Amino acid sequence: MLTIGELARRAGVSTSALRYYEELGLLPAPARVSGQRRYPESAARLVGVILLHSDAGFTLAEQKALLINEASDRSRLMRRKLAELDEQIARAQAARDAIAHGLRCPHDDITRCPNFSAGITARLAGQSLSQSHQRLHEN
Amino acid sequence: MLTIGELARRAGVSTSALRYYEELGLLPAPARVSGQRRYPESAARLVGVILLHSDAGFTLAEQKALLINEASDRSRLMRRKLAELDEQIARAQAARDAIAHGLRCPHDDITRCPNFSAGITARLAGQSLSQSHQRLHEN
DNA sequence: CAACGACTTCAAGCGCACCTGAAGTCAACT
DNA sequence: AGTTGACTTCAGGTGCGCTTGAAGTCGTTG
Repeated sequence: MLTIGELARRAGVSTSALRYYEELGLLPAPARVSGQRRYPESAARLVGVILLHSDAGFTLAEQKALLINEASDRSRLMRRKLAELDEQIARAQAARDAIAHGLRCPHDDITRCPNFSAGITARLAGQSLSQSHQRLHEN
Repeated sequence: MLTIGELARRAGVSTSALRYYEELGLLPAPARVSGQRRYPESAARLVGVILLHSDAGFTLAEQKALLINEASDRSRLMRRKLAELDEQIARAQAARDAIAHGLRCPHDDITRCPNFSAGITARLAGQSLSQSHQRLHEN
C-alpha cells in the first residue's frame, strides 16, 4: 500500500497530477486510511499506462473515452491516433534533421542554407509529408 | 505582395496566428496599403521557419530568443532543444510501438499483454530511455 | 448608394494539464 | 502538549498558442 507521495515518486509524476487523474476518472479512487489515499502497488502500472498514452498524444479526455468505450470504438480511436502520431513523429524527425544540420552547417544565415531550406519547403508543403516516412514502420 | 489571407493560405496557418507572430516580434511588420498588411512572397519562408522550429519543440518565446541572441547562444539553445527533441521522439516512437502492438495483439486486457507491458515499464523507468535510441542518429 | 468581403484593432476567452495557496486533519515523535 | 510532515479539499491561477467577438475601415461590385 502506497501513499500518494510514494506513488508519485515511483511513477515520476506530482501528487497533484495523481489527484487530477482520479478526478477525471482515469485512476480508480483508492482505499483510504483516515482520509488518506492508499494505493496498491499495481497502481504504478496504471499511471504508466496513462503516461504511455499521453506520450502517444492521447489527451486525458480521450484516455477516459478509451476506458469507457467498446473494443471496436477503442480500436478506431487508436488507429486514428496512430496515424496522427506517425505524422507528428515524421514532422519532429524532419525538424530535428533540419536543426541538426543547421548546427553543423557554417552558413551565416541559416535560413539560406539549401539543406535547411529543404526542411522549410517540406514543412510548407505539409500534408503529404506522411507518405515519405510511413514506409519506415509499416504496421 | 500578399494580403494576410493569401499568406495564411500559402503557409497553412490562420490569419490570427500571423498577427500573433507579428505581435510577438517573430514576423517583421510588413508594409501597409490603407491599413492592410502586404507581405512580400518571401514571408512564406519566414512562416515556414517558425513552423519548423515549432515542430522542433521551440516555444514562440524561445524562437524570439533565437532571433535576438548571438550565434554562440543560439547554438547552445539549439543543442539543448535537440537533446530534448531526441528524448521526445524516442518517447513518441516507443509509445507508437506499444499502441501499434496493442492493436494487432488479441489480448483481452491490453495492459496485461507482455509486449505492451514492456512499454509501460520502460516509460516508468523513464529518464535513461534516451540511451537506447540515441545511437540511431548520432549527430 | 448599398452591400459585400476582406481586412483592421482590442479585449477577452478557451483548452489543456496541471499548479498554488489557504486552511485543516492526522499519526508519530520529542 | 507541541511540533513536524505528509496528507486532505477547494477555489482560483498559470502558460501556451492561439481564437472569438465586437465594432469599424477599405475597395469593389450591382
